[in-house]
Amino acid sequence: MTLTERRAQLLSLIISEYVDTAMPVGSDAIVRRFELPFSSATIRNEMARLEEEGYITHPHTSAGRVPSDMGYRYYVEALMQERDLPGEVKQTIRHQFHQAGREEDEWVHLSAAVLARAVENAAVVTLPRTPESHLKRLELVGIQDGAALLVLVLQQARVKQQVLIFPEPIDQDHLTAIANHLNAAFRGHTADEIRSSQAQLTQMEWHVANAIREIMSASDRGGYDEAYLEGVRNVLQKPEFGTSDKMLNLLEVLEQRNLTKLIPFREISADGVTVMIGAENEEDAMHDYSIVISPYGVPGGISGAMAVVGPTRMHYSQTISTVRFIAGLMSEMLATYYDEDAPPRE
Amino acid sequence: MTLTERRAQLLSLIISEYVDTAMPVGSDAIVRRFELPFSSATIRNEMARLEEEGYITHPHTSAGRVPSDMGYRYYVEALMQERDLPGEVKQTIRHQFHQAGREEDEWVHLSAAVLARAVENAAVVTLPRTPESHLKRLELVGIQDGAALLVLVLQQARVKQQVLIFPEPIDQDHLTAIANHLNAAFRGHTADEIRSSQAQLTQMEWHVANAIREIMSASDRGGYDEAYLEGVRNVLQKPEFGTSDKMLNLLEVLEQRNLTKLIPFREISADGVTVMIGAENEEDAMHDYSIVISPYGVPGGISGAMAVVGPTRMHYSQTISTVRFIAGLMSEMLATYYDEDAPPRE
DNA sequence: GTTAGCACTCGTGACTAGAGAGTGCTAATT
DNA sequence: AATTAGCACTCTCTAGTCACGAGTGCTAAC
Repeated sequence: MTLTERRAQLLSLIISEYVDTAMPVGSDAIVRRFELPFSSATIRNEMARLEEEGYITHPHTSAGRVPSDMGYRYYVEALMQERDLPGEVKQTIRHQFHQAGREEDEWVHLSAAVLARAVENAAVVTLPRTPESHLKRLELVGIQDGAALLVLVLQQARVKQQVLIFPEPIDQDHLTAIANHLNAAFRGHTADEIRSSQAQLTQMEWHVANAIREIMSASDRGGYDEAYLEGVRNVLQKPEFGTSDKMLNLLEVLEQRNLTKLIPFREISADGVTVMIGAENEEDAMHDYSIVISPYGVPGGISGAMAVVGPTRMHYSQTISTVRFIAGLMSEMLATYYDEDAPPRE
Repeated sequence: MTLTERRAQLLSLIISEYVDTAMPVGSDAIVRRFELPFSSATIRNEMARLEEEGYITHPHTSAGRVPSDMGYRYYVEALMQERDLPGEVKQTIRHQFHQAGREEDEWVHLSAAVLARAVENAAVVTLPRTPESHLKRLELVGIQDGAALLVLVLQQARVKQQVLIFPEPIDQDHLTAIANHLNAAFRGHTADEIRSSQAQLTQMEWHVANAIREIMSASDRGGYDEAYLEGVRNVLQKPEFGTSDKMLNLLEVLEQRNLTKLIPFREISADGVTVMIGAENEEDAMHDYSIVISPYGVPGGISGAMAVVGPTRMHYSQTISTVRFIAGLMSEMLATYYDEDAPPRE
């Protein structure tokens, strides 16, 4: 079903007004505010139709109108025009990004903070994951008798570490020998390949290889599970959280950090921005919130996702542009540093 | 000035009652609650004296009494008896700890979460720092032409990484040669020693050495600056945050993450638990909160600090015991894995 | 199709009165 | 001298009332 031109216009005005003020908008208010060439009575009639069709609702009889999820959806699909971000905003964001160091975690954390600030809502950014881990190099460094630090370098500059305990004392020369042998045997291999490898290994080497396999599997399984959340306070400041129990509700939902349950990072389209409005979210706890998600990363290679979370009453157009822009920036940065060819096999 | 036996008892009761109920305690209420062998009038007289001396105050004329910072201080110093934690609580905490992986960050994060849960307040745990970084080993792994991943292993199983960009393409053999040379030259050295080293370095090697020095210096400077904060919601749930603006205040203070400004990690006594009550805190923003801090780690070696933050109305005795216990656990774990001798120099 | 007019509905904020909890003081009791 | 009973007083909190205003829906006229 499509709306008449005028009703579409009206819906657009209602949304824009409501997004700004957070108060139900009345027929009179909107006529005065936008100097419409109709009387409030006409608008009332049109509003009644819009409500009938489900685009807006009524908190109670004598209150103004509030957009419904369906109203927002129609707005996002058909009415809203996505404008490019103003140059100075882009410039500011770029500038903030340049404060990042060179560690991947830092980028991700920073991008969440920058995104949250830019859209004045909460932002979640997952660590990027690679399709499948390949071992580039490993290193064993003795810590004390019977303990060593295992350092793995995976492709695309991922570093993993773990302390290993050996059943008996072992010196650095022995450790180095093990590392050399395993480097030769497993270079460029995946966790699966290490498991099914036919290489001849000593007891000690087998112990290490086992640890390697586990770390790599965990890394492959993990991926999206780690994420940075920033800007919760932005959301909490919004007028919809007048009472403190509502604030606690949201905190409860978010603090358990099951972010990846709340936000369907996996189900988003491969590129472009996806918007989930209110009850469109799978999770009940998110029914009063909207989520704007975008993947980022290198096509076919390392990739992650970022999302903005806020009340359904949000500036969709601006939020979408900002997410798109920052996801683009992150992709660029990843590409610059990690643009590897297929994993080496020699 | 020391209190009469009875007034001390009374103060103790007032505090225990107020800590439980969060409501100003009146003379009548306390007589009934604890079945005191005096009338409420007597208690009123004693309360008046306690107030004169500054141990308790009055929110308004016709309200009950509330402990002042000074009252809590006296309680902590003289009245409170620190009991050992019940065995089953210790067991629970130990159990939670065993879920940790072997990465240091993970331990620290987990300990903050466990502590926060145990004391039902917010907890902050800093990453442990070592007195001064010594290089154990470095590794250079090529990522693409002109870029390599530099991995540093410092003493006590600290691993640092950074992507290095070279002005010209460079192959893995060359990288390995550089790494070997620098390993030989700098093994066991500190940042300062690397700076003033007389070793003969090529242009490329110098480039890498420079990066190493910077990473190590940053690590030495850093230390306490990184910390995990957990359990903010515990604090926010307390009845003193009835209005949402108070919640926002606290969030504002905490979210800027200048935790190390708010919490004087550096000024605490070398061992044992320190308590800062209300206005005793340097930071104005912390004047309504108390902080219970303890260092953890290996004497003279790797060490960090952990703190509990909550309203001045807190269970001091239980909180202190818990902090002491968890700091002890962390110290044990660090000792087990990182009990190295003096840094190697060969 | 549009508009003016009007009765009706609710939420909001201001005000008030009364209950309840607590204090501080005084005078009587132990 | 310490304790207690009694009492007037203070202050907060809650529920109730009321008027206001923003908004609606409907009808009849333009």
